[in-house]
Amino acid sequence: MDNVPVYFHVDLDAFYASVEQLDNPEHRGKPVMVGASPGHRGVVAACSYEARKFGVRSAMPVSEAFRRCPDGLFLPVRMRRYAEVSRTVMQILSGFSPEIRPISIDEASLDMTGTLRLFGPPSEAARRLKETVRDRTGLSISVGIAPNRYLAKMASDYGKPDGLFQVLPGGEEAFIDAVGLAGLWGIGTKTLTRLADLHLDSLGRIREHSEASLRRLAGESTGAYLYKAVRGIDPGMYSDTVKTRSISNETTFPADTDDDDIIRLALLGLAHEVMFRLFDEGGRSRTVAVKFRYSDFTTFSCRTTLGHWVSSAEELYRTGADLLDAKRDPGRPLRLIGIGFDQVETGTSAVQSELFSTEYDRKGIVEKTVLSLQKKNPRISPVKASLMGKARRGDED
DNA sequence: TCTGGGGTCCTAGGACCC
DNA sequence: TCTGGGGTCCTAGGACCC
Repeated sequence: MDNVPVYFHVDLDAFYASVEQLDNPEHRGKPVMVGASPGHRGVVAACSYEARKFGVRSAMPVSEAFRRCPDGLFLPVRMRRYAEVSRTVMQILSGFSPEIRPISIDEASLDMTGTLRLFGPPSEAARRLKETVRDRTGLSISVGIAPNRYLAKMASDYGKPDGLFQVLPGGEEAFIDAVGLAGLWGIGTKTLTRLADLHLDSLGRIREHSEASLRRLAGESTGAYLYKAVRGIDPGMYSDTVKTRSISNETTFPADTDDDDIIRLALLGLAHEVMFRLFDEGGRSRTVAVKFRYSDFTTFSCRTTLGHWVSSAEELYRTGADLLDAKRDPGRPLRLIGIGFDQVETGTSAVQSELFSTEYDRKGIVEKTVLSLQKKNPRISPVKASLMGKARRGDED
């Protein structure tokens, strides 16, 4: 009995907006939207339930949100603060299960199997969990309980905000029926359209097919995924092993631009941010990727794998700039530019093998020093100064 | 007032080797 | 001269999620 698998999925309600209301009591009970400010390019990252009454949703363009809710509060994203609150919540969650997997800043999956004697039946444990989080942080969470992570995730969406929903063993398929095909995690609009073209437009139709048949029709991966998902079997949504890692930063220009200086300056700044993140995590990578987007939203990316680890922001920038030059249409204005690493390796013993110390290696050492200075005093920003000089010099070095 | 930013995973095709 | 697979590494692009 105690070995029946039980998973919790915990989701913080309207997280960024809730933190803003928590920190600023005068914002409570009001429509709060966190994201870009009106008049700027961007979307709503999160909005309070008061804002949702006006039809505002997350990922909605801020311009649209402003049209729907002109008297609402539009607040900037304070990521550092949300990360701090998130850590506190994750701490609380780990008091309820030794096996907690943070999924994102505002979600976690908990294996609660075998905790009956400790916390009582799952629904009782979930109530205590909600209470504890509310008492200690002032935030409300939604909890989904189910025999696997996949169902628990969808159950946490059921009855939001402040939700608590349990899928009992044996009730898996009935729950999937209640969620509906379009509500399944991992099935987006494109896939729905594709499935409709294949006459797989309902849960019932999909259940009529064998797994082999679905693999043939919808492709190996999607077919296997569907076969399990429609039966309430976990299709492996949170794989235990992450195969590759990426680190990237990108930015959308305030206005589209074909100005090489502006584009290069942006790329250089992003390269520094990315490289510092890599240093900070103690990772390494040989694969540099750039991404760019034109005014019409068409997006391109290209990457290259070097024969050695990238050792400095300078080298990252230079490699990315070459990729960009080779691919981009010069006079065509860009909307977005991004740069990053793919195939990042972490947790490897600092194999910096400085056998062939290059100019880039030496610059990397300087950059690491700057990073450690910045970490001690976040207010100093020597990078900016170096960027300005760089921008004026342009291409000459 | 169109459409952020940071990710993961999958597919498909080419190069190259055995 | 003509030929089959399997495996691995790499790149570009797309779907999806928070």
